[in-house]
Amino acid sequence: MSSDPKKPRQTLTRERVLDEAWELIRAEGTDGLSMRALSQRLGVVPMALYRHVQDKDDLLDGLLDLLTARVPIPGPRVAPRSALERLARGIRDQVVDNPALVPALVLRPSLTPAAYRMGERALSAFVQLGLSVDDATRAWDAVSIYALGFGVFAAPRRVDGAFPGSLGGYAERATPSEDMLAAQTDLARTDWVTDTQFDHGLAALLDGLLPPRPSRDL
Amino acid sequence: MSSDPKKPRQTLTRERVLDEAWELIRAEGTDGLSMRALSQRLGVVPMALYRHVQDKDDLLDGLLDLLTARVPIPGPRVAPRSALERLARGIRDQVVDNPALVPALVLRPSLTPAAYRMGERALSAFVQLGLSVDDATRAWDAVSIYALGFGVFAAPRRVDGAFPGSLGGYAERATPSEDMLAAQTDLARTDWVTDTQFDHGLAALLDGLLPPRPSRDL
DNA sequence: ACCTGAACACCGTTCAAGT
DNA sequence: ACCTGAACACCGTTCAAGT
Repeated sequence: MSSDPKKPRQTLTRERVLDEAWELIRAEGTDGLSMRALSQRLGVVPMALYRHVQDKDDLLDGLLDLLTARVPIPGPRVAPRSALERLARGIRDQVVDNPALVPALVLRPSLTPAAYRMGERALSAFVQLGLSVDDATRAWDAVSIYALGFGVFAAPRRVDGAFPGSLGGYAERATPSEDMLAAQTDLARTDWVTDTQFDHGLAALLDGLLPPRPSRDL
Repeated sequence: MSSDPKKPRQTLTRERVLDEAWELIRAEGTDGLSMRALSQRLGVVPMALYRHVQDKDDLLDGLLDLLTARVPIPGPRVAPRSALERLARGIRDQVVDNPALVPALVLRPSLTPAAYRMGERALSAFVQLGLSVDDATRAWDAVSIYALGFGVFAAPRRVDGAFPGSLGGYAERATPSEDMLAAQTDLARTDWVTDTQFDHGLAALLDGLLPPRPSRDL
């Protein structure tokens, strides 16, 4: 039974707590992650968790670390503009893929080690493209906030249910103004925030941030 | 006492519930707004609220309506690019000014009547600047998400406390890479997300979205 | 019609105790 | 050192009853 001393499966560790919490919040949504439910899944009494985690906020910070670390960092051979696009996409994808973590994400800064690694990669890309370090920092702030914001508002709003009905109600009650509003409504309902939407805005933002260039594909 | 029949101060109305909830969440933060605490402030038993509000989600939707309606809509005489800038700033300002509503904001779509009015104004501005209705819709999505994202991530993270200490811890533990990281850290600490930061990114985004123009100030 | 009281099924966390 | 049990001070909401 205890053949492998390196894997004491029954002993609680911070890693085991975080992994189980990750599964739980993905499966049951934001409200599904409670200290009590988590402890039960680990076959332990609630208070046992507090040996490995300071409190629930600390637990959520740990989950945000996991999320951040999942954004792939492009290697140094990747062309700078392409690297920036991949980083932005990676950020958005992780947020969209973990909607239950959005409330935690927007409440605490995620300047984790992984976030710093992303920042370094992005800054070097911006510098390669001709920006000063200061301008590069500002540019990355704009791009990362754009990516985070897109992820946050693209992530399914109701984590544990269908698209809410309030939209329909308002759309009917509002006094419309021609087909402009119709186009707006259509986009809002069908593909508010899609890949092409994201790329469109991202390209515009990068074009605006970067110095002008003769040919766009390096 | 009952001299003014138009103002039956003691009778509970949805408006009175929402106004008191607005005060409460601004004063006590996200967790401070509970049905029980709200009812107590109104001098009423908790269940009395459910006559004027379907449940807590409905209450939060009402508060988001109030927030959205506070974004000023520029008049038709305002130059189009300036109107877009004012709308974006107005969105960000309201989010920043109501950090306790951010968790609610990111969990539900805010396509309220006021949001539609904003969309209409923005679309007409984009069209005036030469975009098709479809492109204008996409452009406004990008700009509004940028503004919302900036507000969300600029809003104080800990609503009910000081700036969290995890930042400092990570900054020390991370293996730094020269002054790039230093510049990043400085900006993150001191003025991550300021007015000029916002305007910088917004100008870039608009430049990228709009057709090229000879002179920038119309 | 509008409000109340009591109860249900939950929370996060403290504190003193077990082994 | 690591886990437990019982308790505290909360939640949102249902349901049956009051006036």
